[in-house]
Amino acid sequence: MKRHSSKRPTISQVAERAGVSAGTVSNYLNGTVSVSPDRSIRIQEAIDALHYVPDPTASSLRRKEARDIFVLTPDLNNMFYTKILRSYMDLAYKEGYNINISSYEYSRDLEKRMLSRLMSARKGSLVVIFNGFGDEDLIEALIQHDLRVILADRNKTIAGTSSLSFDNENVLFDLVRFLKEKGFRKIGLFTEPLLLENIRLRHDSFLKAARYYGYSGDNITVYFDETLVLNKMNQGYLNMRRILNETPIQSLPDAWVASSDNLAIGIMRAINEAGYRIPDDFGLVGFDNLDVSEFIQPALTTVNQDQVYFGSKLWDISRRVLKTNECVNNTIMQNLIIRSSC
Amino acid sequence: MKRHSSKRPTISQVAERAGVSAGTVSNYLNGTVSVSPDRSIRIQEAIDALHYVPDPTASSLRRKEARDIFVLTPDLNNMFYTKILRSYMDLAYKEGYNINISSYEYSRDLEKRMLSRLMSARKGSLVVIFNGFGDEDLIEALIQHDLRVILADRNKTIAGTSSLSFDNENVLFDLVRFLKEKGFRKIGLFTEPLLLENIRLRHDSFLKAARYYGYSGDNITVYFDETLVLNKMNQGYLNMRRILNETPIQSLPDAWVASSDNLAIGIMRAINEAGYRIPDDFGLVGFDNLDVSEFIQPALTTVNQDQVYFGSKLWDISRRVLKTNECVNNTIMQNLIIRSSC
DNA sequence: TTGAAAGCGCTACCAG
DNA sequence: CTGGTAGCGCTTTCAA
Repeated sequence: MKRHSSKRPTISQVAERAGVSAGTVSNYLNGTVSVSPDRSIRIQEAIDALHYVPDPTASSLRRKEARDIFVLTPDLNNMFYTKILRSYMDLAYKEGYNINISSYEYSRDLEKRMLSRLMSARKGSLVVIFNGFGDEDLIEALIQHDLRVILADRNKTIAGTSSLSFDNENVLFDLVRFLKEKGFRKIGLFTEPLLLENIRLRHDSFLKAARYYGYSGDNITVYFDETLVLNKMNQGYLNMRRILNETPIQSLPDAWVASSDNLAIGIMRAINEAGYRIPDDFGLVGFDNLDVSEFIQPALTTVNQDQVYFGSKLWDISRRVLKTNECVNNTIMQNLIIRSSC
Repeated sequence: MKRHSSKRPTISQVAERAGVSAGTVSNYLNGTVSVSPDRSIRIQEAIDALHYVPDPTASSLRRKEARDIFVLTPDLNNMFYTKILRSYMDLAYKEGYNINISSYEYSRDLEKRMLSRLMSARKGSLVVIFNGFGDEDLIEALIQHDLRVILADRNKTIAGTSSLSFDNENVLFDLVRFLKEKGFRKIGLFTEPLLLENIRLRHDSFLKAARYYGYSGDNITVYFDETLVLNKMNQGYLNMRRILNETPIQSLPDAWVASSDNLAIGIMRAINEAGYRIPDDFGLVGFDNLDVSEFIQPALTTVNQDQVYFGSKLWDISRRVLKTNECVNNTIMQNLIIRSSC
């Protein structure tokens, strides 16, 4: 295939054609200082004629700053993150920022490798890290390298970073109170391993709330397993199937709280296949309010996290951090959505 | 918050400290030509001492090429794309490429705006466009600007571009034959509007296959609506609910083929809520084989598109295009996965 | 308001 | 194998 290898025009070619200097073209383009009307016209003509488009690489090099944002998520294949990202990217693109997304698959090694690569980003670039764990040293190194860091959905602050996360305390009190009022005697938390701070916080708050509302001893169960990290739907299914096989039903909780909707969907299948009914035999509550959660049978009661709002709030913080270089820490409330599964 | 504003070290500072020239450091780093062992050691020591990290912007500017890949998808919030991207990005990152993802929300305007922005990308950069429509002029402009373009999941070739898509012809013959053998008398296609070439091809092949297997006249239905683009689950639900309300059941098909699993999930809810049963009253088949499709009740029969394979194949093509600048066009087969909904 | 010129940090060339 | 040097395309002084 032949290729019409048109050299890109440069700013000096535009300048030459317009009969002005490169600096003037630059001023015209960036509005740095005003340019006389007649020259402006000639410059614009030259730009059009040559189809000139500025080279952002050169400009970055010279300005010593770039409009780059790097986003790390644990799992791109999870609508929780993509919903946030969609609303975040919308806003960021509108203001001309570039976004690099990557996914570390809940692997600390992978995450660390990605963070290391970021050391070579231009100073002033913004790094948004969703969740993550065991990476404190690298985050500090990033800050040393003069990058700005925002911790998202993490419920943890590190000096020099900003943060935005969901409130994982109050909502668990709401949730447990709801279970109590519904008359469930034994409640269980079915959760991913407690590596992530927000998950750990959910766990701790669950226990606190359970005790607060009068549950104790055998009436509180916590189940977690290290497989419950990726492929949550399937792993939730497999784990719950095993639980149901191995445990007499009277020693199981009569309401389960799953730490994510994906887990809950897997759990639901296992319960159905074992011949039990939801919510009669087991109540079930999820976390995340995925689109699909309203569509499954029975529709899933869940904790709603407004991802669109999170995304826009995250962008607010990003702007502040980029412009003013200060640190901002914020929390967003969650609310319970009651459907048929509990 | 105070910030330890450590100026980034440059290659010449490393050179000075190691007592060599900048060129030698560059050679050492890039392996362009070999560097004597003693100098290598001194250079490495200097790099470590200064925590030197090369600046990719400067390097790009000088090399006149960048390792940038821009990916446009219609909807990031759809696992079909994220699954492909996960496998694609994995491979790309391993080889040191940067990936920029964006989503045009099935909007032609937005897509065009994004493509226009890409005109300013460095020449030689790769642009991967998923689906898309009405953008032929801009794609040609990109090629004029010396970018490389790959059309993904589109079943269309444009001169100067490469492409990778799923085979949307043979599989529809398999599918319709399956419906025929199952004894369905009237079959219907429930599809997004025919803006996208691959959707149109599915539609055309559906009709061809239907006739081939002896369906005709009233025994073939095609339903589409312009709302069936985003929020497919919910829109599929609303549209099918309306159909069931407005149409006597005996004039409806007894098997529906939905052009995506998300639509099928919405359809399923509408059918259930209307008091009908799947597959007894209606057979239902989807497209995409999403993770969740195996977990819903009844488990969804669907056309499997191997997204992981697509992603790796896409990366193969990307490399070839980047290295050799030739055009490659490929197609990947799909297969039917039979579960309980049909 | 303008043009000339000095770099941003790096790589590629050339002479030795 | 090495050092010196030119220059990628752009922005930003500085003098005029």
